[in-house]
Amino acid sequence: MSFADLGLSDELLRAVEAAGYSEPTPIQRQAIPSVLMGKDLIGIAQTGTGKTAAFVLPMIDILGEGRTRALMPRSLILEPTRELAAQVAENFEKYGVHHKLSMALLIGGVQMGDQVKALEKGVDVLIATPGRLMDLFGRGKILLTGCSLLVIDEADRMLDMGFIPDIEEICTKLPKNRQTLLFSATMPPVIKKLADKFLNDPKRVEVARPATTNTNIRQFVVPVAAAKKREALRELLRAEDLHTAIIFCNRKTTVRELNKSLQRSGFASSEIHGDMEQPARLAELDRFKKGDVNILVASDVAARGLDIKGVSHVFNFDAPWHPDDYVHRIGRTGRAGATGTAYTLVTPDDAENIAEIEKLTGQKIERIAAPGGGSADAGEEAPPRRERARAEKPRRGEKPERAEQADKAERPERTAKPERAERDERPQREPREARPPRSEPRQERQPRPERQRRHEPADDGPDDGWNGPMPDFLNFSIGG
DNA sequence: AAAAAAG
Repeated sequence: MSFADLGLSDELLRAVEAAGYSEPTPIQRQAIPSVLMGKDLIGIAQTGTGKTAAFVLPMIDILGEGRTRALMPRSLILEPTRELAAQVAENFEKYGVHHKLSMALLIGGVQMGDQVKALEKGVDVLIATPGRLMDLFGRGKILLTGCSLLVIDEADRMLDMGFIPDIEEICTKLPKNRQTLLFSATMPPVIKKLADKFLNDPKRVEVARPATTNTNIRQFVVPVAAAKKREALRELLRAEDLHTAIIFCNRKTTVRELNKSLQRSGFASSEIHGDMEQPARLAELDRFKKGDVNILVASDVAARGLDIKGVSHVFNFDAPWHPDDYVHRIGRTGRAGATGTAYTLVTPDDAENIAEIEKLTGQKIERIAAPGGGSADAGEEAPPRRERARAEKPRRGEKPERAEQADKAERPERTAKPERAERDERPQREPREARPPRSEPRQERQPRPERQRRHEPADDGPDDGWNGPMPDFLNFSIGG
């Protein structure tokens, strides 16, 4: 089965081929023909599944049919975050190179001027976050009566963010007679109701939730004392064959501090979170995508939907509070058939969160020791890490492993530093390890982890989530 | 408890 079998135009097929895709994903196979026929659609899927192209491709052909310059926008795509909206816009540009379609990206955090200008010229596609769209609508800058095609993307996240009333209001401003596509990773009752209300006899397309069934992602939990988190993370970053990594933190302040700390330790990292100016957010993301840095420290603004090629690792510096977020975070790796690795640092306080995650995914996540010995649950005597990593024994009252372990068992032993036969096969960029910031002169060709490590205690700010009195065994590393 | 989205 190829893209040509789906009924797309030749121009579009050329663009798809130029983008390097030859075979449609399951959701694309199922969705594209029915969207082209003008049917409503409910797609249960996340972005890693090729969901975006599943609506962008047929939309381009539908809009390309009636090629009069639109005075009113003819279609609207709603996205929960600005980054996602920008990403969809990029997709339109990539696949629409042979079509003369115009679009406007309506997101907050940037000047309205250009957006208004684009609207005045007339556009075929609006790609918007709800806030800015409503704002512009309120100012009388947009007429939505010509929007006969609506896409509601990431509906469950819209729900999380409290956008459903906005979505409902926006829907009432669109013509009744229209085609509506709704995508969501999950189908909570509210979303179901929304679909019943605004969709007409939709085709339902469902693909497996990536993180719950995606065996491409090797997942590990690393028990660590709260005060040792940064150290453990650095050890992991050095021990792993890192291509690019996203490190998630629960708080924006943690994102900032951790990024600074990593940079001081010589890692090529940058950060993204919602307190940054929008242009900076996009710029940092771009630097990461282009490979100027290979580590991105992020808040949950980057947890969902972002599609960045070749992310080899996800680290949860903080265990996410909400189990859904875990699924989304680790879904940034192991995309499009690639393999990925996800490590979650877990302090004794986080034990409950991990239990929630395991309940949600129905998978037991393997515990391993932090490579540098900065590991271990407080108070518990830890066996030497080699053995501990090898020992497959369930810990902390876990239930015995289940049948699905069989397929994992084929993999090489899982330690924090997997001895990977495929290491040499890794193509493209050479793994970028800890390296000095560009502006500084390089002292040495070879990284010297041991030496760096000795300097690090000074790098560590007072945070580390440790506010109480220091146990004696830690005092050496805190300023004295 | 946090983050996100309109300023």
